[in-house]
Amino acid sequence: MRPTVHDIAAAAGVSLATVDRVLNQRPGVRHVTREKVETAIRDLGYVRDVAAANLAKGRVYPLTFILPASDNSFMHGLNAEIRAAIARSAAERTDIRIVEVPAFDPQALVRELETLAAEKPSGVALVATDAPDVRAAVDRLVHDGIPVVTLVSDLTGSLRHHYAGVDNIAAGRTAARLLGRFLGGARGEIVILAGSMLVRDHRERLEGFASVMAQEFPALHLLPVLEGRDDPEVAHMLIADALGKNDGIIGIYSLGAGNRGLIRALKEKAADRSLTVIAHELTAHTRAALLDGTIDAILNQDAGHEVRSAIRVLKAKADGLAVIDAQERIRLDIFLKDNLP
Amino acid sequence: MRPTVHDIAAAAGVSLATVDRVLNQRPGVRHVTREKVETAIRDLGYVRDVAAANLAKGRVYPLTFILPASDNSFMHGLNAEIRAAIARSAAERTDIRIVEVPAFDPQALVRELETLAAEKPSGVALVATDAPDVRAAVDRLVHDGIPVVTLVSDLTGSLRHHYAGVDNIAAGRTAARLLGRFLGGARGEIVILAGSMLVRDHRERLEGFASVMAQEFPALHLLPVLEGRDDPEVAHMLIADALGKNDGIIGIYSLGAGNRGLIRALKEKAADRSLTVIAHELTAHTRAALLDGTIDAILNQDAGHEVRSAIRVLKAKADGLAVIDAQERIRLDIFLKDNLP
DNA sequence: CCAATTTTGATGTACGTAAATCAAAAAATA
DNA sequence: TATTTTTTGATTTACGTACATCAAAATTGG
Repeated sequence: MRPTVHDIAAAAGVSLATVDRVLNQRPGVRHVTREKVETAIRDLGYVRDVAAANLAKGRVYPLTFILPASDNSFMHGLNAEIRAAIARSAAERTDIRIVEVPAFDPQALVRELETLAAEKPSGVALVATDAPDVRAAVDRLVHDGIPVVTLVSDLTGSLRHHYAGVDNIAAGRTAARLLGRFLGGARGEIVILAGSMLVRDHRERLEGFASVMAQEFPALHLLPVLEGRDDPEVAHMLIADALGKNDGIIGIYSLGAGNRGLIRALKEKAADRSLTVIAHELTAHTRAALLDGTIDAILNQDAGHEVRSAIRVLKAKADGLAVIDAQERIRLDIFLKDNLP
Repeated sequence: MRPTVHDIAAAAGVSLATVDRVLNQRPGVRHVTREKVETAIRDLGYVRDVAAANLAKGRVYPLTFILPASDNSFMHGLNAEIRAAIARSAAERTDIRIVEVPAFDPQALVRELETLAAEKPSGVALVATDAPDVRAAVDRLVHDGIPVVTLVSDLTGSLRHHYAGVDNIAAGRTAARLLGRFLGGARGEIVILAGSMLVRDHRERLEGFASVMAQEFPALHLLPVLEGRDDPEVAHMLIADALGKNDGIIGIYSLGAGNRGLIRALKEKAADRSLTVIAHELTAHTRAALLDGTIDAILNQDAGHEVRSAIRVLKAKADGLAVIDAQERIRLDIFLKDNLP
């Protein structure tokens, strides 16, 4: 049987009340007594029964998710996963709130983070826009003792406790190798379609992609990056235009959202050409395109995993507990038409 | 606030004791009264607080994992993950036991399952050997009300509650497409190295592989399957031999364990040749081979995820609770040298 | 209608922890 | 030493559920 507070009290030769004072850092314990108790805790290997403690405290974990108000499939999916987590709130003792802020707007995000600092939730998860002010606001939250995890897009250099998202440099590198190998030594031009170079995840994917391309596939020439702002209409226009005026194009890497437009352009302009296409994010549209051969591979991050992971980590940090690192690592999923879920 | 037993008692107009009798299916409740209570439960949307219930019951979940006594990296890894779960037992209220049975021996497995039926654990996870007797023994356990999940290798047609492993047909298909695309239209012969055609997961991988190859890559010719019994020595011998006497070989698919031997053979016999190689299971050996270019892609199943998933599912089934399907889906990981964890 | 039986209620204890109160003991200060 | 202050102990209630016991009520059988 694992030891209880009673066992510690007995072992340390103090009363239950004193053990409680030590465990919950309440005042009124002499230094020597506190040490006796802490020694007993260590000797017996006591770990607080979190379930019992939460029961006694009637504890709930108020968590806030801050998302950009973007109208694309990926963000919709992320939203849905958070709502699914909200549906599980009772069993998980969470009280989750979703806050939407304008996309690509650091100041709006900072304002929201400052509001949050006053509310003192048990934890905050945010899709970070990469800006110094945001970093500072996050650091302030952390200094106030509020656990923070970044979601989907990281904020390196900040004090955030954890990042629940994929390694985007690795994602870009993987895309490059897949594309390069699939093209099997052919010579030609590659179109890169991004959302915006203002968001870190897109910059990192591009960086990884370009680096492997340069090193390992010199026969493939990268055209200047197209920025589609994660918007299907813009993406359609850009891709249709590029395919129209350059028939040296043999591959496309779409590293952002808005693939609906890309797919439409491909069907219109390249039904006859044998393009190799790699895109990010598995949605109803990209899935269909993968199955019909319009897209050759999809790189994906599992939004459900990211949300569940963020919640687990925030709860653990709030309680000062350890997490299982391997469980919280968000993998880069690679889907071909054969291994779709 | 979520409703408690007290709320149900009040709503149904009965005493707490009666609610308890209904909830824990104790005798001595008239049919009409039972219905009143059940209606109140439904109306209020009551769900039992599992944490509080477990606390009151002092419940632990005795779980048994049955593994084949195979000496390969994958099984060692699986073992290690279970031991890691054992280390978390206190917090998770589990009491996990590992039982090893001789590999490829259905009768030994059946005997173990029969022993287990008497012990009445809260749940059983097993790496299934595919045989009618095993199926029958599993079905008996399930009939006795013991939750059963298959691990790594499934037992279709049995009554097992869940399968914690990858879709091996999809894995084989994926391997075929990767190999086919990487070879980019070249013509040549493909070596398939399996462990044994007696285990279902290997048969399924082969089936998926052969089917995509036949359909989509007719220029590639599959040589007769080599059975290495998941043994590095045997694998080495078989591959060295094949490469020695057939220089039409341009690709290898290793769908079982024992890749240490495969890698050694490749370094000895094919350092100069440009073979494309796809293997299963990420281990220290295959990882190194992927990084140095000996292997081109590794398909992997995350043993840690499988073990944690099996435990979650067994606990949920023991309590009659729902699981989050997406969370329990074991994905096929595809690793190139760029996205290694 | 009475007795036997079944059903229901009332109540208490337990699980491991949190949190509060009040009294007692010990230490620090005057 | 007397007094104040700090530290410690003892005890109680609570969280939501499980489980047991005994008494009271309702139902059933004869």
